Amino acid sequence: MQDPKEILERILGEAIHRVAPGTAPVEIRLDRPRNPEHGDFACNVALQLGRLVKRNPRELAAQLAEACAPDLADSGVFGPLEVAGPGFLNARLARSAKASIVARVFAEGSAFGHVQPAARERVQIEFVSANPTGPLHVGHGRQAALGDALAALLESQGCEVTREFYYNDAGAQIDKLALSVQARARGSAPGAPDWPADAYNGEYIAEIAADYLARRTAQATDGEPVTAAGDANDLEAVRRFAVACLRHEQDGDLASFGVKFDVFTLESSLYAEGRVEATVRALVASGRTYEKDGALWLRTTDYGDDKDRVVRKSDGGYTYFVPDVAYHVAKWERGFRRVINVQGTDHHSTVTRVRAGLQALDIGIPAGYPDYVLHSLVKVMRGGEEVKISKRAGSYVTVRDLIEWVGRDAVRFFLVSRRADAEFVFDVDLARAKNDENPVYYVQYAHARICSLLRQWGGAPAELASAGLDALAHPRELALLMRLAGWPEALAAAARELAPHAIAFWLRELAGEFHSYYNAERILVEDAATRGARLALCAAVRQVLANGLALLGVSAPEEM
RNA sequence: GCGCCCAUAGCUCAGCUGGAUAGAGUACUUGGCUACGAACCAAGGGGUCGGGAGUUCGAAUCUCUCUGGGCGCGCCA
Repeated sequence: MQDPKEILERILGEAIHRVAPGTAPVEIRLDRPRNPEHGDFACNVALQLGRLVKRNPRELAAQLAEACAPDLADSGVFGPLEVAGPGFLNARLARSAKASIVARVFAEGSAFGHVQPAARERVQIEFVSANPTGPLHVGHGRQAALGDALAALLESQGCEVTREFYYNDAGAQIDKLALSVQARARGSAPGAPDWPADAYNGEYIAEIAADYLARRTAQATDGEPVTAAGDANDLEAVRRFAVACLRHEQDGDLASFGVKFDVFTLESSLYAEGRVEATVRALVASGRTYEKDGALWLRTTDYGDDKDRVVRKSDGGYTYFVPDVAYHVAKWERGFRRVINVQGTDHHSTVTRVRAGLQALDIGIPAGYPDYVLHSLVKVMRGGEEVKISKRAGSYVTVRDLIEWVGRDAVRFFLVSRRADAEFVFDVDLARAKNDENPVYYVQYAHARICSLLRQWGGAPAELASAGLDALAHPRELALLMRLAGWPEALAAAARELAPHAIAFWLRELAGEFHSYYNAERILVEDAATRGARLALCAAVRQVLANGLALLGVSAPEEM
């Protein structure tokens, strides 16, 4: 059966054509009104059109309602349009049409809400991308939850997504890491006279140093095993071992968080493959560079940057900006026409810079490439005080801490439940002390409750698929049906806006409507027809809850 | 100083391609388990949508301005 919304859009479009011919096309938007008195769909097109043709919106709405009447009657799914307020047109869907969503949910199952376009767009999402200089902290956790959910959202819309992690393993931060481990291996410690000035002070540095001296072996998921040389004077060996250890640690954190990457790219590989050199040569060849103060500069101001950027420092080394550009050229050459980088807002200045570098190369990359989703950093409260996230001090809340305290599901749901660009406060004590306050349990509980109902009923799912649904008539039941019908739309909107938090809120609303219904009406009643219809509705709700939780990387427990 | 972002209930946050009476959670008050899971539900109080101006039939939403926060402004990454 055709989507009722599309039917209504078509009928309205044709009516506008007859009532106000020759006017500029007006977008027909059908909203789902919050107030049930306003029907199942509301349209403000008469208000928009009224302004264009300088006519009274209410009169126009009345004419449109009349013009639509025969077609709506023929459709068999809509009652006549009602004119309300300043000129809204409200439509009511027939009960049988509402109930048809249940069959669709059963038929499509875990794919309900998903889109299968003819051509699958390839999208690369880069996220987390932590330096291998320490464990993942809560900010990385937000990025992991956000990036993974974003990837799942785009997959639901038919994109072929590559999840990618970029390691900055070649810069000054790594040198600092190596020096820190070396100092520990030589028996120094923070505060000692021979301790390096801005070393990493965390206790994990000492553990790595001990493992290094003990000649242990470390291995990252996609890396070669690195066996420690045990010689504290061999800085290069210390560096390789420390990086392997920390990558291994981060891999473990990500695994326990349920996030999997398809590709790991190492900054050092961009140098090894000559991509950094090639990028510099191409920039020079573009004629957009100049020498000043012994350094090589790029005129990024030609592309909207507020100052030109150094490409090659006077000491001969490159700034981080060069491998960044080289990396994005590689993404482009790998065939990704759409790339989304998930980063903290503290990196927002790199947006203009990287794009400027890509433009300067003049190799056909569009000006808005790549896309960015910037998220604000997480403020962690504990004991009524803010915990400063400081690698230098070596003490901060890690992803692993959070998972231990409140569980993986709660951490993922919570971290993805906020708009990316809004800063938010993670209250550790609250999450830790009373974990049933977390909204994730509310949604999961709805799922578990329905599973329990189905267990007690004991019938086969196939019986529900063929159950008659005429018994569904309560306002709560009809509201639930409409809610389910809105899932594909909600999913598409969240994907379009790159806004996974919308899914978390939507799921909460669905769960809320279900809990209300459950408390108001008995499901397992004597009458077989009523029982079947209600169980079918509940089973459809369960399916959609499961689909939504899966997108967020949160489990849908059958009991809890 | 310049640039980007943010400001909505006591607290944490939705709502922002302009729409009908601004919503949740939490906290607080009150009620509901001798029927399917009380990790739940029902009811109540709680708001100058940071201030001001503008655009319009209509502004939390768009524009300008002010205030208050965050982040960035390096030949660091």
